[in-house]
Amino acid sequence: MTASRPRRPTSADVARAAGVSRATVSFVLNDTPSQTISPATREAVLRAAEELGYMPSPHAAALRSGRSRLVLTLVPHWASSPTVMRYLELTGSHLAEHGLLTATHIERSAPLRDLLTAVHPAAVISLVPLEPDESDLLARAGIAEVHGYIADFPDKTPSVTLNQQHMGRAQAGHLLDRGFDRLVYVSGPRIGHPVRPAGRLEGARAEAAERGSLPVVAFSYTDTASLDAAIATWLGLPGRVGVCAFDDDTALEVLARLREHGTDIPGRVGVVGMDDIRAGEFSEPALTTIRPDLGPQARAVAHATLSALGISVDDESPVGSTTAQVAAVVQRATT
Amino acid sequence: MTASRPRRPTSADVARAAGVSRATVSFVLNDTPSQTISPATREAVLRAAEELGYMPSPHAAALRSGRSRLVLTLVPHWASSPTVMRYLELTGSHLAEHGLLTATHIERSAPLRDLLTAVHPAAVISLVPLEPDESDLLARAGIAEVHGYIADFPDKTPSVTLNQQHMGRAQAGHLLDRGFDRLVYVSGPRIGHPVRPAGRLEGARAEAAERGSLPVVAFSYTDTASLDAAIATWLGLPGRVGVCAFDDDTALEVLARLREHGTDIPGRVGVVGMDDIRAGEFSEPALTTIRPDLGPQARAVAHATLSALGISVDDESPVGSTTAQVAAVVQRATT
DNA sequence: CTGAAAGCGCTTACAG
DNA sequence: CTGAAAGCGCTTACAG
Repeated sequence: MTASRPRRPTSADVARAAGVSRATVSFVLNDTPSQTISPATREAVLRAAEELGYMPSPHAAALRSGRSRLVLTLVPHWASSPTVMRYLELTGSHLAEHGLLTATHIERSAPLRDLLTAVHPAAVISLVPLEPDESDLLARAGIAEVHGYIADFPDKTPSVTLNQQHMGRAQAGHLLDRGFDRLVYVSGPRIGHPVRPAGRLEGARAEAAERGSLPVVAFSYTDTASLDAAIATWLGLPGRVGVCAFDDDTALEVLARLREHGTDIPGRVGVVGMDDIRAGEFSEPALTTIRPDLGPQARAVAHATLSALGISVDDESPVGSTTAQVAAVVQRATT
Repeated sequence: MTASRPRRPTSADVARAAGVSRATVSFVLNDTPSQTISPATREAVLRAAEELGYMPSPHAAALRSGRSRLVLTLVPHWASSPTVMRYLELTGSHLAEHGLLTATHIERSAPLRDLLTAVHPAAVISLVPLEPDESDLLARAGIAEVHGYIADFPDKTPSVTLNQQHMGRAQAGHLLDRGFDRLVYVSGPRIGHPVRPAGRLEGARAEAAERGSLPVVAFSYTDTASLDAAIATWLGLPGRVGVCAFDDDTALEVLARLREHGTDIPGRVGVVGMDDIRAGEFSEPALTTIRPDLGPQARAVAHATLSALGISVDDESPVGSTTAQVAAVVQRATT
C-alpha cells in the first residue's frame, strides 16, 4: 500500500489531457446543441475522458445547471408484485431513452422529507397518492410530482391511472363468453393495502350492462366464515355463477372454499382471477386469470413525467385515455 | 399568475432572517460536533429555517463535503417477492437510524454507468454479484460496494449472504420431525433467475447427516415430463418420502403433479415449500412452508454498509455468521 | 469554433 | 462562540 489513492479525475484533468478548456470538455460531453465542435477537438476530448476513466460529478452538474436527471419513484411497501416490478422497469426504460435515470424508494423506511435531504430528483412518480404535506414538500423543492397510480384513488389532479375498468371488463367479458350468466365480484381483506376494487367492479358492471346481462353483485369478505356465507348466497342463485375475483390470491381462496363445498367447477361456478401469478397454474382446478399489461401505463407515465419536465417528445402516443390492449385472458380450467 | 415563483430559500436566506452567518446556519442544522452554539442562536436559526421552509440542497452539500448520505440498492428485476421488499424496507430503516437514506434501482432499465451520471451514492448494496466492470466503475467513482446477497453465489470478497443453509436445514428438519425418512430436494426451472439451490440443498444434507438420516437426493426438473419422471422415482423409494421444494411455487407445482398421480399426501409423501406465499394457504392440501426472516440479514448488511463508510456503530451485533432465528415453520396439511 | 470567468449552494478550516 | 472566505466540480453566458 505505497501508492496513494489517486484523486478521481475532474473535467479539468480531461481538459488538460486533451489540451482544451473545461468549457470545451463540457460542450463535447454534453453534446451542447448551441455549440459546434470540430471533429478533431471532439475526438481528443472523448479519448482523454476515456483514458482517464472520467465520470462527471452528478452533484456539481446538478448544482450548476439547476436540474437533475434523476426521477424517483415512490413505491408503497405492499406493492411488490412482479407486475409492479415490470411497470417500474418499463417506465425506467422509457425515461432512459430521454436521458432520465430512475430510482425507487420503498416507502416507510424513511420520511420523504429526510430522503430529500440526501437526493434531489427532477421529478417524483407516486404509485399511490401522497399526503398533502408531502406534495407541499415537493412543490417547495421545485420537484415535479407525477401521479402514476396503480389503483383507483379519488384524485382531483391529473394522473395516469392503471385502467382498472378495463381489467374488470376483461374478467366479466370472459365469464360471459364462457356462458356464465350470473356474475359476482368478490374481494377479500386487503392487509395493509388501500387498493379498492371499485374501478374493476365498475368495469365488470359496464361490460355486463352493455351485453344486456344480469347486474353484477359485489361481495367482500373478511374471513372464512363470511366468504362461506357469500358462497352460500351464490349457490342459491339460478343459472351458472361467474366469479370475478379481485386478484389471484383471492381467487385461490375462493376456489379452496368452493372445493370444500364440493361445488362443480366450472359446471356450476366459474372463477377468473387477476394478475396471473405462478401459483394459479397449479391450483385445483387450474385458475383462469387475466394478465394485466402495464406497458401502456408505463408509457403514459413516462410521457407525463417528460412533459412535466418540459422535455418534448416526438412520439405521438397520447397520455391518459389509452384504449390499448391492457389485459390478456389466460384461460385454464376454472371457466 | 401575477406573483413570480418564489426562489427556493438558501442557507443565506436563513442566515439573513436569523441575523447570523451562513456558517452558523450550517453548524446548527448539521449539529456540527466541533462547534458549540449558544441556545439563543440555535433557536433563532431553527425558527428562521422553519419559517422559510428551508431545505438544504443535497447537491451542494455533497459537492462541498465530498460525501453523500444516499445508499443505493441494486435489485435484479426478478427479485420482486414480498420477502425481498421487506428486506429492503428493513435495511432502509436501519440505515436511516444512522442518517443514511436508501433508494433502489431496478436493474436493466439502464446501465449502472448511466445511472451514476445522475446520482452519486455513498455506497451501493448489490443483492446479486455485479459484473467486474461494474465493480470497477464503483471503485473509480469512490463508491463503496457492499454485497448483500439474497442467494448463493461464488464470491471471494466479503459479503453478507442470506443463510441459505439454515433455510434448507429448516425444511429437512421439519420433514424429519414429521416422520418422513427419505428426503429429496427438488428445484424447477428458474426463469431468468440465477439463484441456485446449492446452499439450501447443502443445509438439508447437513441436517439429515447430523440426525443420522438417509442422504438427501437432489432433483431438478425442466418441464412436467421431467417432474413426473422424478416423482416416479420418489414413489419407487421405500418409506415416507419428504420433499423439500426450492420455493412455494415449485412446491405447488409438485403438489399439482402428486395430486394427478393420486398420491397420498402427507401419508406417503410430504411436501414443504419456502417463502410462505399467500397461495400456499389455499392449495390442496394446504402447503406447509418455511417463512424466512430477513431481519438478521438486513441488520448485517446495514452494519456492513456503515462500516464500509467508516461510520461507527455502538450496537454489538456481529456481522456475518449470524446464528439468529432466520426461518419459521408454517405447518399446514402437506406434512 | 474556443477559452477565461462567474457562480450554483453548500461546508469547513481559519481568524477573531 | 461567531463570521469572512475559499472552494467542491461542474455549466454557461460572454468575449474573442
